[in-house]
Amino acid sequence: MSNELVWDRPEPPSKPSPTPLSRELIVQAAIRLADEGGLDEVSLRKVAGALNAGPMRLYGYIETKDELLDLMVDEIYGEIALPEPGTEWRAALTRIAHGIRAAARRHPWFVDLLGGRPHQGPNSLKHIEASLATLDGKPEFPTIDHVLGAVGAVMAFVHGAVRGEIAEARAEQSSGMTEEQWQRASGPYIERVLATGKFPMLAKVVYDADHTNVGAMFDTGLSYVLDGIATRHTPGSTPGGSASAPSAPTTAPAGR
Amino acid sequence: MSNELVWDRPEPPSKPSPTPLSRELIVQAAIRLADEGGLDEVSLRKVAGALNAGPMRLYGYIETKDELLDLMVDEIYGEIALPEPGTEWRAALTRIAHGIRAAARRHPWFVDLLGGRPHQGPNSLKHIEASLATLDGKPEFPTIDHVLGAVGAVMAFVHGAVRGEIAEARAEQSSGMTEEQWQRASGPYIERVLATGKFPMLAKVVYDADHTNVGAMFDTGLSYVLDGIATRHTPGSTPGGSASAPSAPTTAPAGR
DNA sequence: TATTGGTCAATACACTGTATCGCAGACAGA
DNA sequence: TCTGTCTGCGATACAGTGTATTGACCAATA
Repeated sequence: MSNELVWDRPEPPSKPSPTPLSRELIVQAAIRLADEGGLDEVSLRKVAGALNAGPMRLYGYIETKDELLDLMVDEIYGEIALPEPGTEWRAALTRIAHGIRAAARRHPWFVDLLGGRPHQGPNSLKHIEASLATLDGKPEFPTIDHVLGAVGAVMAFVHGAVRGEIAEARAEQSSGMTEEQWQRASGPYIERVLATGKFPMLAKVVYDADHTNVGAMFDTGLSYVLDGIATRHTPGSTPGGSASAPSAPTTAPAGR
Repeated sequence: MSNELVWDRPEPPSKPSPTPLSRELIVQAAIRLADEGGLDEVSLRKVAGALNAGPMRLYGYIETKDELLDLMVDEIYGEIALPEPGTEWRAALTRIAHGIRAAARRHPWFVDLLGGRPHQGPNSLKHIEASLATLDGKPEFPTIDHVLGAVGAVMAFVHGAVRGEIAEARAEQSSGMTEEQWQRASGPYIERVLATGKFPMLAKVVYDADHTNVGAMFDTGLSYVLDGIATRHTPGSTPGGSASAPSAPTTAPAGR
């Protein structure tokens, strides 16, 4: 509503106060709390408490709690290494994807905020810029729309995959020991459901599938996306089965 | 912690109470509130109020608020039409993807819950089962791991894409009129940032890219994923550039 | 020296999810 | 019909949340 973002406002000068404070310190304290106990542990009172300050003190540096969350997200984006310019595009996008995944594993709360609202902090912008620059100038991606479509697809996959992976890991370890299958984790309910025989595919997944290397699944999915982009934009290749142009896209109604 | 899920427990018999209540009624009231005002509007007090009941009344049908959210998610999964068995797999997956997207547009709060925790309700399970069955028996997907990899990739993309799309739409309309570009929406901040010239790709995206049809972007991304799956599993095709097997996957450390 | 302006802690408010408690009414047995 | 017990529900209560307001202090300015 107020069109001013956090990054618009200067920090207040650090007066000689009981403990000198800064946006950076606040964000770091918040991140530490979130790393230890999840996003629930990030309350303004607790963050302030970790800095030996009253809750209201933070409002000198932050206008709302959501701003703090935005700052946290941006800080994490800053941690993600970007590929050097000139890297081949598949390798570059792969590197970025792995960077996001690694960051999410270090800071599981990251996925709760990822994609929840647009990220407009400086590090986020740098990140997006670098991702887009990855495809700039390549003959396979003549227009900005081609670039955006490809990068957008990769990012959508990465966000979804990482979110799902973290969610599953969290659910597993929240329900007791880290069993190697979520059947054990979610208790007899799933077993009973599977015993009805109405979910043969799910049963196969639970009992027969290989649950050991989630990382490999991530890489497989990423390869799918990258392959799809490559074959689509490699001149002379007409890939895909019958439904290359999806039938009856749900786009027409309520388009916006 | 308590290994009993909602779907484990029977509903209490509907006694002749002030207003007869049921899990179904509660969930529907909650969904109505969420549709109108977002997830913030779903508090136990408000849901109960919408049913002319005290907040504590709900605890006869629900053990915790998270359970209510799970029930809401499962209800939406129930709304999503599934392809008839026998549909060609690309068409089937496309149909499911569009179904999820359409549901998310009807119920924007759906994306806030999507993938946040494993969905184990009956409708969710039916949904996953059907998605997996889509690829069952096809020679291109000999093992359950092939099936799971492909379906997982599609779902990851769909979740990420839909989430991003809804988030952007929400951000746009929350900051005043629905401008056609988010530059206007997020105010002068972005313009000033772009004016620095340090983000040429972003500037191109904002000023030159086609922001009118998000549906087309979704379909494009989806095609990428499907194409990737198809070419990967079409015997005799060795697609992709140099980084077909991603280098130095970040999987090795902290594997779990 | 008097005044002003800004920083910060304390208080307060509306709201959240949920534990506890006591009541009212339904039903079982005598 | 009377009496117990049992159950479902409302009221109350509690700890916690984000944030608006207030008032005190303290530095710099007039």
